Amino acid sequence: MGMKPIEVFKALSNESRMQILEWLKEPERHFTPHEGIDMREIGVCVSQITNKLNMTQSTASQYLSILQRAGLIKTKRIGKFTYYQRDEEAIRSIAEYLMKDL
Amino acid sequence: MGMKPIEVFKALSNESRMQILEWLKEPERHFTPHEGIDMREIGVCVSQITNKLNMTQSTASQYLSILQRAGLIKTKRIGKFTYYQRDEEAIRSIAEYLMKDL
DNA sequence: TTGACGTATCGGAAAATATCGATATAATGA
DNA sequence: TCATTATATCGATATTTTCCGATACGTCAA
Repeated sequence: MGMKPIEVFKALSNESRMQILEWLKEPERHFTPHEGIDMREIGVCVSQITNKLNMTQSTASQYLSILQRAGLIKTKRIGKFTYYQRDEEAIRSIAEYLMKDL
Repeated sequence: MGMKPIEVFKALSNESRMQILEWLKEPERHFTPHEGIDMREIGVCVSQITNKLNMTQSTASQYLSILQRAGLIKTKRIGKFTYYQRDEEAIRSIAEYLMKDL
């Protein structure tokens, strides 16, 4: 894992952020398609997440940024939209750390 | 395993608590024996941890209690001493669960 | 008993986090 | 260019966490 474990644990210490991570596991199950984007390939944009989250856009954006800094999700900007998706590889290596080092 | 993942993550979101968990992995490496107790079998008592932690006894005791509620360590009272040790089985099953869930 | 010691818990101050509304920035299209 | 839309960031406040000192609780030995 390339980042500090503590930061990962902090990112995961919040119901809403866990929720987001959960939703992003199966995006097509939790979000309606957007601009013909393949959610599984590209990700889900901030406003879609904001809608489901029942919190402000400001909060959603900040949470996504925290998850990203922890290395759990990655981002792709297309036009005026920012798409977020899980970084499965990073998540796997974090889980590995949990198994080995914890 | 009956604990909430969030509570585990919260317990792990603190340097000192991570430190304690780390020390308890190899107690004989980090603590001097105490009252002829087998640290690997029985555990390490609160004052030993307090000493290394550079924090008050109050804080050490609280942190141990948080780790215990998260299911990461277990406790054994012998006389006036309380010994704490890692609950390796629980930790393994927590790590497994988190690995699947994450 | 009482006293001393190890630990747990209570109450609070300070630091960190959660979360908002307002605003800044960036991209688009008219 | 300007107006609109999506996102990011700033500043503020409410809530939670950190960590302490004081004190209560439990156990042992005299």
